[in-house]
Amino acid sequence: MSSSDSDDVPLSRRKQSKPISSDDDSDVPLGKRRKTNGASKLIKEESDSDYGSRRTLSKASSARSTSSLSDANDSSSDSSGSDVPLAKRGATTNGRAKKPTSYKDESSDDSSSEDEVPLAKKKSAAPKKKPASKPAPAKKTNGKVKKESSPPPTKRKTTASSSKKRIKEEEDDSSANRKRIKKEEEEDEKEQEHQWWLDMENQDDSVKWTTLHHNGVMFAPDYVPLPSNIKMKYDGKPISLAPEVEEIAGFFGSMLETDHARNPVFQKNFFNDFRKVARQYKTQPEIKEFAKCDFTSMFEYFQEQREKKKAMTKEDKAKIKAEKEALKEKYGFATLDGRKEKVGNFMVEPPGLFRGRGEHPKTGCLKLRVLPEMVTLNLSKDAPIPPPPAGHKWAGIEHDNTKSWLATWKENINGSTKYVFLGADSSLKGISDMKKFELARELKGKVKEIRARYTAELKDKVMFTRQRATAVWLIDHLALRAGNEKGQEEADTVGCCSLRYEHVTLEKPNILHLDFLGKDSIRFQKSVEVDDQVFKNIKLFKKEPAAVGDDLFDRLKTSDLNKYLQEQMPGLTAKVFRTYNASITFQEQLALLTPKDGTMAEKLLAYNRANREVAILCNHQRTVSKNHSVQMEKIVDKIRALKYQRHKIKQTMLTLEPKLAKKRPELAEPESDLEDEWIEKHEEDLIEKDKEKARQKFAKDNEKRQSEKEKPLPASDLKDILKSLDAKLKDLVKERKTGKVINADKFTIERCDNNLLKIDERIATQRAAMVDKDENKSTALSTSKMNYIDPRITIAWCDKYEVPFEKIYTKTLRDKFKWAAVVDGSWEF
DNA sequence: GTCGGAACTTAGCAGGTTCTCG
DNA sequence: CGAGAACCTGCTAAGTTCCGAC
Repeated sequence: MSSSDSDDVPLSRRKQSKPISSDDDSDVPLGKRRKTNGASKLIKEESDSDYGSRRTLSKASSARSTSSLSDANDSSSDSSGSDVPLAKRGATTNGRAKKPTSYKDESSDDSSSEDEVPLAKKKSAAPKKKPASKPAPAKKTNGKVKKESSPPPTKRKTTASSSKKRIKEEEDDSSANRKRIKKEEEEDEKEQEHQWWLDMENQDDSVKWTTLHHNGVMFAPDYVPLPSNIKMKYDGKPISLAPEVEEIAGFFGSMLETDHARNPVFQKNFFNDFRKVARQYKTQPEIKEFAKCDFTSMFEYFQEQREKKKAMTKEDKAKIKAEKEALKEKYGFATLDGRKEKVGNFMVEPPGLFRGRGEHPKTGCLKLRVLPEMVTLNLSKDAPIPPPPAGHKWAGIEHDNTKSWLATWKENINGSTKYVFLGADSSLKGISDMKKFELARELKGKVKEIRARYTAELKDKVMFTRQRATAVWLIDHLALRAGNEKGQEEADTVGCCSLRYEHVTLEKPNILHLDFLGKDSIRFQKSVEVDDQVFKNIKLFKKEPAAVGDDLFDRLKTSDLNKYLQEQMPGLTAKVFRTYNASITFQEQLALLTPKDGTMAEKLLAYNRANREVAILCNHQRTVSKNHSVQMEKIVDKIRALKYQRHKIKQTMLTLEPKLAKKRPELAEPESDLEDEWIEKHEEDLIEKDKEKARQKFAKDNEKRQSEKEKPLPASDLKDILKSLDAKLKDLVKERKTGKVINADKFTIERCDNNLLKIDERIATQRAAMVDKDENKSTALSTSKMNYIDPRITIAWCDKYEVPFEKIYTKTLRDKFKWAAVVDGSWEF
């Protein structure tokens, strides 16, 4: 860790580059929300049963909000409460760190960490090394890549550390290694791909391309009727269906065991559409009642097919894969301004049943097959028009270079437009991604002013202005979405501007309880301490309409809000606050949580925690896996087992040296969370497991002997072992009663102490894993990682702490974020 | 200004693949 | 070395924002 010489204290780092944006302190007022404080990190969880109780307490998603409330209560002042979750963490600090010993000294031994990276992944790390052949200039300037300022001349930085790495690698010239490097370089050459991010000055927003070529889209395969013995039943009898009808029945049949298929609205919508089609084809007998339909044989058939697919031979699987590859080769790429770029989703959406989320009124409706006649293509005039499937025509051809879509069609359920775009790793997506983050960074510079203005306006005489200010306050502090109006035919979800009376409640001094369904019908349930004036305002807004169903901000629309924001900064809209707050929170948390001289695992843990803060801020949730509680229970049991071991060790020590009880009272203390009943059962289990093991070993040994034509072991061998285990169990029972360990003299105090240490460590590890797991059960980190956190923060951090970013970003994300790889450890959001 | 539609970003889920642990 | 957890990717639904027609 001697290499840490270059590392400054994370926090101080921020100050250093101040001059660039003079008021970059502007985020301080909010900063309080993120203060987190290292203190919470140190809290040790005492009881492991704690999990159990919390779980019962927190049934819904209330765990978070509960803690948020209590946080808010005892934190002295205006912390805005979004710091909610921070208190909970603790215990985890270094638990996990122990596991992967291989990272231990990443600075001196990169070959080991490098080797962990599969070849394919290396590619993106390679370019880093290349420029090292040039004299590495002091490029540490500060990697600000401002729109106007011209970007650094070289592709990638060379930090001291990475050149060190390189040298080391070159010394090691095993041929395999050389070959590998060569391969990397070849791929690199191939990838001399126009690094648009080095040339962002003269970007004209409106024009997306000069030439655009592609092969059109792929259509869903034609329907293949089921074998004739597979039929849905109606009213108890198998019924023959025209393929067109059967297909729809199959859509439902294949998802029989899902929540969708159990949802009455889904059933109703499906059945309506199904019946309509069945009637067209004059199905006999006429299908009239959903309750009389029986799809089980279809369902079973699909299940079977699934099994078969899984059990396919390697060759068959490879074949299928190759076929897929071929199609991808054809449709999966477009040529934009002469450069090959990936297409995102080149396959038009296949027919099926619409899986609307939440209480979507149209969920279950039949999504029709898209035909070429419905699809319009967009490409340049010089591009050959891809031939539509035989016997078909395209709906139209456009040559609009202000649009980035390659194909579009209208979907029949909601009448919305669907598109085929380029992939996330394409230049077009990359450019807009980078612009998004640059805009958020621009907000960083102006946010102080903006906050000052809306804070003042919280007291404005004009109700509209007041509503607007309050809304912006919420958006800024709670990372709410704008909240457009929604139609009757959609799920009832809201964002900031569409919040209604019933979504907010107020509690005495200044606590705001929010509870509503947001995007994707994900519940937003938080309780936060708010600005006094915000509290007053909401009270006021609630008084006026005073009825469930009324808008909280009855005079405010998202367009008003965005217009207001635009006035203060061009391009500023509500969603920019989400990006800004997510990224800045991440950067701050990361600086706070990263242990300077930690192990790789500790650093990664810090990263994930910072990531989790952001996910919580943005309310990114996922459904708790069905067996989460089972898994938790397992860990609790594991810990108990460890505690039992600890208990036995202590008992041994006291048996060896009873006097120790006075000198070291902790040895005599009973383990928490270990009840006699449990111990009894556990001991029985242990012995039973040993017996089972013995039996298996015996059987295996004999098998081996037989194959080697030796005499089998006598059955009495096994019996003896089993008997001795029975005896051991009896001993344990005795020990339980007397508190004395029978064979204690096989140990020494020293050995016991050693073992104690090890057990303690393992318990700590397990506890940490448990906390981590529980905190993560319903939080999805991926969305914020992919959409909200400026990748340059990550890259800079990786550089600074010598973490290979393969450990953080998957291949897909690395490709998506390749534009960000120009920064070094000094870069700041 | 209001409305609806187009275009693009953000989102969770399902299912496949890889990793990990017993 | 096999089961189950974790992770990853693809899919497509559900948002936001902008813009143009009335």
